[in-house]
Formats: sequence, C-alpha cells, structure tokens
Amino acid sequence: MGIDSAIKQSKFKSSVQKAMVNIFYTNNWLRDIQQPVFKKYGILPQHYNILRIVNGKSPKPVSPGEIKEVILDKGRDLTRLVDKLVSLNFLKRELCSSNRRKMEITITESGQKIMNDIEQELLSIMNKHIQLKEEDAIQLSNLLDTLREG
Amino acid sequence: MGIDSAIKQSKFKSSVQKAMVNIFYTNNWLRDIQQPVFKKYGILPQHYNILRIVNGKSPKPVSPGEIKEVILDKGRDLTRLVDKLVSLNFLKRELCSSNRRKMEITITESGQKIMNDIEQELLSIMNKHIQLKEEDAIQLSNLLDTLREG
DNA sequence: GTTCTATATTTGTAAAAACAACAGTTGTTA
DNA sequence: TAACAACTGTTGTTTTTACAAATATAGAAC
Repeated sequence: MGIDSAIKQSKFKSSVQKAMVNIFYTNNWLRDIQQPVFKKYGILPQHYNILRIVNGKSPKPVSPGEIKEVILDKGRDLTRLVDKLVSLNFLKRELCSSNRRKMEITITESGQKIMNDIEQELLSIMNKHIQLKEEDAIQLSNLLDTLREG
Repeated sequence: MGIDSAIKQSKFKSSVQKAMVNIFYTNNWLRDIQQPVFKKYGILPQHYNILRIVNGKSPKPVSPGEIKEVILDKGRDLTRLVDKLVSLNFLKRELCSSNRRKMEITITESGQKIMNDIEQELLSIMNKHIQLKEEDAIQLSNLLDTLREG
C-alpha cells in the first residue's frame, strides 16, 4: 500500500515532504513487525542494539561512551539500559583500571547466545515481510545516504 | 556520511538488512533535526501530527478513532495527547450528539495558527538540511512503498 | 424490555524516555 | 601542589509510552 492510501493523504507539500513522511511511516512499520521478537525475550530494541555493539568488539571491552558514539538511537539513557542487561547477566560491567572514570563492558556467554537467537528470529521474520530486490535495497540505502548528505 | 561510517559498521548480513538499519538511522536523524522546533512550541511531534489531521478535516469534527486510523505512529495514547492539546486551547472536544460514545474533536483558531507556524519552521529547517532532487525523492518514496508491499 | 455483543473512549499502572543536575576522576597550568 | 577545567558516567525528576482493564453507549437477538 502506497503511503498516500496508508495514511489517507493525497496532498503533500513536496516530494521531499512525502518521502520524509514515508520514512517515518516505514520506520514505525518495521518497528511494529520486530516488536514481538524483542518482547518474547523481554528486552527492548535498544537493548539488542547494545548487545550487538558490545558483541561486535568482543572480547575487547567497550565503554558507555563508545557505545553512545555508534548506537542507532542517540541520547538514550545508557546507564540504565546497561543496568538491565547486567542484571539479566547478558553483560558484565567493571571499572577500567587505567582510567577510573571509564567502565569496561563485556558480553557474557548467555548474552551472546540470546543475541544470536534474536538475530536469527529477526532475519526470519523480516524475510517473511520484506521482499526487496537486491538492487532496490542498495538503491534505497544510497538514497537515504544522499538525503542526509545535505 | 554513508550509513557504514555513521555507525562504524562495515559488515551487514544483506543489502536489505543494511537498508533497514539505514531507515532507522535516518528516521532518528530526521527526528533530531525537527525536535528543536517542537520543543520551542512546547509540544511533541505526535501533537503536531494530531493537529494536522484535525486541521485537514476542519471544519468537520474528527473522532479519536478516526485519528487513530491515519496517525503515523499508531497505538499512542490518543486521549491524553488530545487532553494536552485541549488544555492548550488548540483543540476542542465535545460529545457527539448522534452517538454519545463518540467525541467530536475540532481545531481552534490558535490551534490553526500554531500549526501553520510550526509547519513553516519545519519546512524551512528541512530545506536547510535536506537537498534531495525531486526525482530522487520520488524514487525514495516508491522504494519504501515497495519494501512494505511484501 | 432484557441480555449479549460490539463499539468508542477513558483510566490506572508500571516501564521507559527526556533532560538536567550531580559526583568522581583526570589533565593542565600557574 | 592547589586550583580549575574537561571528561565520564550516574542519579533524580518529570513526562510519555505501553498495555491491560474499565466505563459507557449502541445495536442485535430473543
């Protein structure tokens, strides 16, 4: 369903305006599809995002500041997001010995396991809902990059 | 900046995966640009969204249920979002006389004024940050529509 | 008219996000 | 080495969201 009929609006101020609304709408659409997976594992998308970042550097430790740099949704409350993952035993948090302002965050075995499980489920559910040709996906990504170049 | 360097990740499972991450990232990027405008007027994007919907039908009244159908971010707490707009005197809420389960929501003059003011500021700030060719914007929108067709 | 189901919105509550203020550590410089 | 600024992360508070349960009306079946 095109964006026009999805939100029952046929007039946009411009094509750029329309594309922007479409990005918001598609973002929410994707989020709603993924939500059940995260819910099943009792965490939020942001938690998963953090697990991926820490896992990506494993076995090297990562600090909250380094996570903040690359996390998709900036400006989140890292401390309490990590708190939860620590309490679930998916992450470990220790004081950095060389710089005692920093924390060293590492992923645990069960953290890696749950991350892989979620990743598989996400891929599977996405494959069910999205049929986008390779070339279209590449072009979409390029256009989004272009949009942000301004 | 391409999505790869923006989130410092060079490996994606697939082009579709990469495009999805790019949608999330771009969505947040857009939201962060618009945020100061909404903040200046003391409301949230969702409030603005509601104002636009009600204004679009004006002078015909709209019910919460009808708003829910077309709002960009579904499943929000319409009642309390409208509460705030009513308390700010941007919307009026009255019982529908023919169906007393329904509420009739209409926009006030100051609601229309603030909506137009915000719209202008958003267009202006977006023009500053986004330079996307007409044809690219159209194609982007089409690709997003295609993605959701699955 | 009574009961049952569907509709339309509101309320209660716990979780999460936003935002600012805070505290400890390090580096610099006089 | 004392004073001060910059860095790193945490805490406190208020607002918003998510989700389930509740209210109230309407329409249908009997």
